[in-house]
Amino acid sequence: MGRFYLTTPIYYVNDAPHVGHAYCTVNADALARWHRLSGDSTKFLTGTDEHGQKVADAAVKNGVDPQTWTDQTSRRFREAWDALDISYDDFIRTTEPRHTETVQKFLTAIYENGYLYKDVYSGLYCVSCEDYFTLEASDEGQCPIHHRPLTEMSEENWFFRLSAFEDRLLEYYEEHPGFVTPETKRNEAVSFVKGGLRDISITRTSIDWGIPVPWDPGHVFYVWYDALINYLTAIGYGRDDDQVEEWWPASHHLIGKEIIRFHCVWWPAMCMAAGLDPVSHVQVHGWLLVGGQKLSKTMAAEGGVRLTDIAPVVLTDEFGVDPLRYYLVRETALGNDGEFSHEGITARYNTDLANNLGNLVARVSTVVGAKCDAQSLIPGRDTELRTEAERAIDLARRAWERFAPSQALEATWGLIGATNAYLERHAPWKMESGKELDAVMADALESIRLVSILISPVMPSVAQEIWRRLTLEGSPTDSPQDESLVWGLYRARGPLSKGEPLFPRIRSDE
RNA sequence: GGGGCCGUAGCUCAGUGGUCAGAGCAGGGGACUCAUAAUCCCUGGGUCGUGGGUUCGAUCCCCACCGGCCCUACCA
Repeated sequence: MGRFYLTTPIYYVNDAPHVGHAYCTVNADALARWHRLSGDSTKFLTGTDEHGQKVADAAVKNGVDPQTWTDQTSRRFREAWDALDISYDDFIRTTEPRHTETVQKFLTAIYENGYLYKDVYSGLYCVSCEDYFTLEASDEGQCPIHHRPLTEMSEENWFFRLSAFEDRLLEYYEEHPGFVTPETKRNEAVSFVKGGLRDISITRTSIDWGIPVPWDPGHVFYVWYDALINYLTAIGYGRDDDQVEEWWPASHHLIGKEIIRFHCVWWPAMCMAAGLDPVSHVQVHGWLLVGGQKLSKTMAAEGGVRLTDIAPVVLTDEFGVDPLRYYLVRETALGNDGEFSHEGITARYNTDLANNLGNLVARVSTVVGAKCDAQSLIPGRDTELRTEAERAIDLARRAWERFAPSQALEATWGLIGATNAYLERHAPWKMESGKELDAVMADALESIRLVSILISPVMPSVAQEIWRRLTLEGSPTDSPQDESLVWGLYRARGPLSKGEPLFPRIRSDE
């Protein structure tokens, strides 16, 4: 039994929660649930990022103060996650006092270690981006994104000596080959460091919606610099050091590929500067694409897919919570991009859920209910399905351990398929009632019991419902998986009945 | 401009320096009838983006190009 500390990024409150956020959060939730099921002491953290100029502006526009504004917008994320059955242990907001305290302690440590210095930051500013570019980063003096002329501006800032960490970061990568997975993403981070690091400006004087710099009033920390530290806030850095000892650095961040730089370069350097070991593992995931394009507000503005059409709640209304969770976890391997489409989710629903899993439960329930004696339903010791089950369990366990939840599901569906095939071979519907029939069906029931445990991190409600239909007591997650994912434990507590279809087929004939 | 990723069957995606390159779905044929017209078995189909190079041999390594995309100081 180990410890498992897993985080999602904290989401920027100005966004409305959409499928992209849900993709990351649901996958993280499944991982957290698997580790709880494995008996690990688990802490699963998500939250919202609430500082910065854009938030302050949005508050003004809506006629409220920033805190009131973020209270409202942060709540949308919490509601979305509750609706998706996300089992977060902590929901952090960067406007909480505990975060201010940790950020100030952490950055003071960096300051005292000599990695911060004050300088005038002058650069080329793009009004549209609200951001600075260096001459090299610009397109011959034009904004590379908006293709508009950049204007020269300057501001006095505190700088973080990121450039001092090139060698140490490369060394860290060298010594911790599993620091960033998958490997292609690790290579990206390494080549970025090898390309040379500049110091970064980490404070602003032009805005005040942020965390004050304790040793220099009038400055607030730049949002990204404050946001990353949330991972430490939640485990009590600077407030409860024993807790930090427990959870850090053996921790995992699940992030999207666009923020590799912050998590795999800035963040470990910040930790080193503060005298703390960097997080041990960053798992990078790709994006869900719609028609080959990233899910973004820009697309909505351009008349592409409207984000509101693919808000999580729209999909849960149509498909249900667990089927959406299944799709988000199953469809693409973490680390790769994947295509998101209505046709795709419908196909997954009908084939994997309705035809394979739902129908299996239905056909077994019917035969058992009609022809079997509950008391003699005891799985065989050495039977063909046992081999299949043990193989699937082994594959699934290893997949979860390497952050490959989609493969864990793939292995599980291998067992579902094997069970359907097994039924075809034995054709229990042709058999007379008796011991032989009971033996065949007990193996099928045992297989379904194991499936319900295997799917529980992804479809907790469905797993519970299957468990109930099998007449089992409690829930599939009551025992650690190394005790429950063992062939032969099924015992019926009474007669089985068929029940309504778990996943009514979806017709798309209009 | 600089850095990086991707381009494999109709579709969505796996995959490896070397026996006939894989899965699911879709398509075709058959079986079965317990089941949500579900299930099971068999099956067709790919110049592994293009052009070079390294190699005894490359889809997988290197280079160029074409196409798609990302990062370049606050969109998972």
